[in-house]
Amino acid sequence: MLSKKTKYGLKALTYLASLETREPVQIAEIAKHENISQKFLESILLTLRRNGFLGSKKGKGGGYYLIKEPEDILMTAVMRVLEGPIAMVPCVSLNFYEKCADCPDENKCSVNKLMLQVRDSALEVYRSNTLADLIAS
Amino acid sequence: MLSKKTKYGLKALTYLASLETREPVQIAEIAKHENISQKFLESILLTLRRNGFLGSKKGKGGGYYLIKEPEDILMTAVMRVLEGPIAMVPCVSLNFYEKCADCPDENKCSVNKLMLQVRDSALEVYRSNTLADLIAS
DNA sequence: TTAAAATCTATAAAAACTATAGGGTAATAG
DNA sequence: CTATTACCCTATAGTTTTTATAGATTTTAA
Repeated sequence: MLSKKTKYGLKALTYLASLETREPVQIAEIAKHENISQKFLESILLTLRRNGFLGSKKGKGGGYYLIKEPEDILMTAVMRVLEGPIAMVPCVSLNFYEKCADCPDENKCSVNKLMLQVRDSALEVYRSNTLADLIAS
Repeated sequence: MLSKKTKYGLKALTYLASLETREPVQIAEIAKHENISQKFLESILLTLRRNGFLGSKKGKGGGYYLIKEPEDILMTAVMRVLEGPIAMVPCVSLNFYEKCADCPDENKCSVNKLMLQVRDSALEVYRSNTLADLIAS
């Protein structure tokens, strides 16, 4: 299951990208427009800022804004930041690899074999979608 | 993340499929061979039986055994029983569809658009893999 | 027929994760 | 200086996952 964190984060990014302007947009406005719990969204936007997707401005007239062009924001990057590993199992993860404690040999593991394919196919999708691709009605 | 339930279930099925015989195999043997908590495995095997993948025999000489040929067991079916929906979001699920409460229009939803592609690519993988495909070393 | 070997059932507890809320701090514009 | 708004920390309720406990039931073999 996709976490709401990821879902909300994607929606927020899409909303910001859909706007003409790149002026700061208040959390409250995003939350209201996308039906998101404002406090929760707050923490999501923060991690998006910390990971180089958004800029922010404090005080009156402050808010969040896209720091890159939508065409340059790949879903692989967004997903890794919001949802974590793309692989469903650590032993097939590119960026978060970890050996399974119980599995003596990955090359003979059926789970490994299947999840490797799933990872590759998901990666293919995420790699071929930018934020811009998700906006077009 | 793939749940351990699914992981263990897959390993158990693979182990049974890898054996020459289709005689009953005790839970204890499967658990030991695959490094799985026996009691947990017990409940997993039970749901696999209830869903038509395994047969069982009680009493001395009892155990679990494959009820179909490995070539006839599709990963789509296994995953749906063990892991649940293949889609990461209910609004793109074929078998477990549900409308998002917050989303006014699915056709304009960026999450929907992305997750639809992810579902399709995962489905493609699961459809083209049978239990037999996961055994071959 | 009895005892042993298994599966079956139910429950619950521990752990981990998810989603949300509250309240205070810091920066900024006017 | 004051209002506004992002930032940051903490807590908590709820859910899901995983494992453990305890026993009931069925089957087989001797």
